[in-house]
Amino acid sequence: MAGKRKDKDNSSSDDSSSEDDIKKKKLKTNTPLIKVSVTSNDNKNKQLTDILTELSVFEKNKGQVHRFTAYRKAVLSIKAYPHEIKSGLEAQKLDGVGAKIAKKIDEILKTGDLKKLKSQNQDETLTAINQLSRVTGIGPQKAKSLVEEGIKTIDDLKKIKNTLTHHQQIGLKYFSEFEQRVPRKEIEVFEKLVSNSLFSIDPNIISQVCGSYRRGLESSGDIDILISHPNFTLEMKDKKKTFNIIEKLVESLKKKHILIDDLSLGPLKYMGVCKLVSTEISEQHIARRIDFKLIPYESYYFGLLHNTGSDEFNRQMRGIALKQGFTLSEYSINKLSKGVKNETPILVNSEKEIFDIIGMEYYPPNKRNL
DNA sequence: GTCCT
DNA sequence: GCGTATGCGC
DNA sequence: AGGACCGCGCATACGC
Repeated sequence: MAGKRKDKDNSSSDDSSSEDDIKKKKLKTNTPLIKVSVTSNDNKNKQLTDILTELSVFEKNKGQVHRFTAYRKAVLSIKAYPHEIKSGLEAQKLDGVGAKIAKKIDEILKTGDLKKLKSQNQDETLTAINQLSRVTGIGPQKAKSLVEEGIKTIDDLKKIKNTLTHHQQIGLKYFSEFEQRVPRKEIEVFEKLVSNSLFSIDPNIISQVCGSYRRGLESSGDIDILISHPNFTLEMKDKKKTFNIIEKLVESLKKKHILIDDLSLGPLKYMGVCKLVSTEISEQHIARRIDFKLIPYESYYFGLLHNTGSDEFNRQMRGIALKQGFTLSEYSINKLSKGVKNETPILVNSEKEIFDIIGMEYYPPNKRNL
């Protein structure tokens, strides 16, 4: 019930002791890639992380994205911390936990609750905004203006459906379905259907389901598929209109009744809605969110790496790249000479080569669940 | 809100 | 009508 | 004290 998407799992990290020098040696989320594979030790501080997560949602819907990510970072750190937190001071040693959150933690530990959260929960405007923002296509701005017009619930939205954008209408139509996670088994079926369509369009097309599915998790928030072709290169990108793989794919899948609605459709990115056709009366499927991205061939493995995540893994890997004198992005890796990035692109033919370049041990996707 | 400079 | 800004999602 | 915190594709709103 947190945000609209994203899946997260836990990991663990080191710990140090001394209570005083909080300032200097935080538990750097830089080091943990050394021992990363622990995938789910149970969170001993669920009460804390639940409350902080609620606060993060309020911040996001107030339009404070950076505060949102700050809270989220703190939550990740705490989830990775293998002990029961007994004081704010103890928590403040974790990366992303500063004085303000430490203070909140003390209050939670002492009273079992947080006044700030309580008052926000009693604020009708804020809770209404949170509610409306659960519809995809409705963000903080739209939610705010709706509430100002007196639209406060999902039911209210249905009454004024015609004034919503197409994206928002689809979000409303599948409101509850989009909050359900997609079982791995189901994604496997979509994967086959999509590959078949792609192969019949052009056998040289390559594709891969990314996200938490690729990391091996048993369920995902949505389905995220990367597509490329040896002839679709960076210099071709300008002529992208003529390279209409996505258009053809969407057309093909609609013919098979796999795609049932669109959110957006361009030459490089598609966002839409898919559903398995139920052949047996026994099994009824529900609508799922699916995205396709067409990536230039030279960028394919960078795109794969980036879109496989997790977000936290990416953050840490980019950090390591930086230490080795490279900037790593979704599209490329570049050597930086005296702080400036050298524009000559480095070509790779696998994800592993990217790890090699920055002198990092290879992490297969299922070890990237940070 | 937290970290870095 | 057309170029640009903004909201949104990821 | 003050800025960075990813930035880009698509749909729509806005301004001329």
